[in-house]
Amino acid sequence: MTASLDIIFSALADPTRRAILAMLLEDDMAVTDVAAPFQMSLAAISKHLTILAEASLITQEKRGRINWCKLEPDAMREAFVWMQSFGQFQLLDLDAFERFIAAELTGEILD
Amino acid sequence: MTASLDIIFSALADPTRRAILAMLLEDDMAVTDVAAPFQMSLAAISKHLTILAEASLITQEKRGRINWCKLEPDAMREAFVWMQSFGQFQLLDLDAFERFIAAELTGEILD
DNA sequence: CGCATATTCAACCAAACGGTTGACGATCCG
DNA sequence: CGGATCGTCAACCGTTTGGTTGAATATGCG
Repeated sequence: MTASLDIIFSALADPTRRAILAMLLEDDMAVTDVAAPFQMSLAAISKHLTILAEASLITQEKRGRINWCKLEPDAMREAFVWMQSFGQFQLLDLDAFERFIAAELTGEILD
Repeated sequence: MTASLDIIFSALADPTRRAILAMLLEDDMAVTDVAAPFQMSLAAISKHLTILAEASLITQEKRGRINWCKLEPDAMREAFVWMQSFGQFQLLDLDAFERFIAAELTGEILD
């Protein structure tokens, strides 16, 4: 269940949270290990993780004492898809693009 | 001059502001016309537009009484690019794709 | 000029945010 | 058992956010 764009974007709006997501790109991590590089308290990081989890950007799974944090790309994809409407970076219409290249190439070859 | 990801993402985190951006996809608009579909006051919309402008997601250009609002896709692209690091939804490498299609087509033609 | 239109400014408000500290509940381990 | 580790909860605090209203500032126009 992915969250709303409101929740996703506001979760992404904080640099600490973006840094956490980048760390989780490497591997799943325990809360304490996530917190290690930051100056702020463990409780603050725990809150950030809750916000990321509410945005479905991560999931948390408790095994023993350890609460494992795992990156969950689906929510980000949702935001990504919304953004595609804007500007020059739409996903390509591959078929159209292929026809275009084909026409271009055929022209060159026939020259 | 594009703004920081903090500013861009938090600008995108509000549904009113995302709706405004979607409207500006159609065409440039005056502040009053942007405000028309919304329940809230004109002043509130004016503030939202300021936030969008500070995020470089739009530009505003005053001509006479009218303050024209224009979508500015570069800032969104910045956020878009940041997101590419996460998950399976990277943009295509257009050059590589073109080479691929070219090779494919050339093959067909030489057959 | 004088009025209407377009937009921002300023003050205010309640709610949310991002952080702190200290206490608490689980779990592991000697 | 008892101590250490992992993590969250609760209360608190200052700042930011998203909205309001009313006044102020341009600009256009008859």
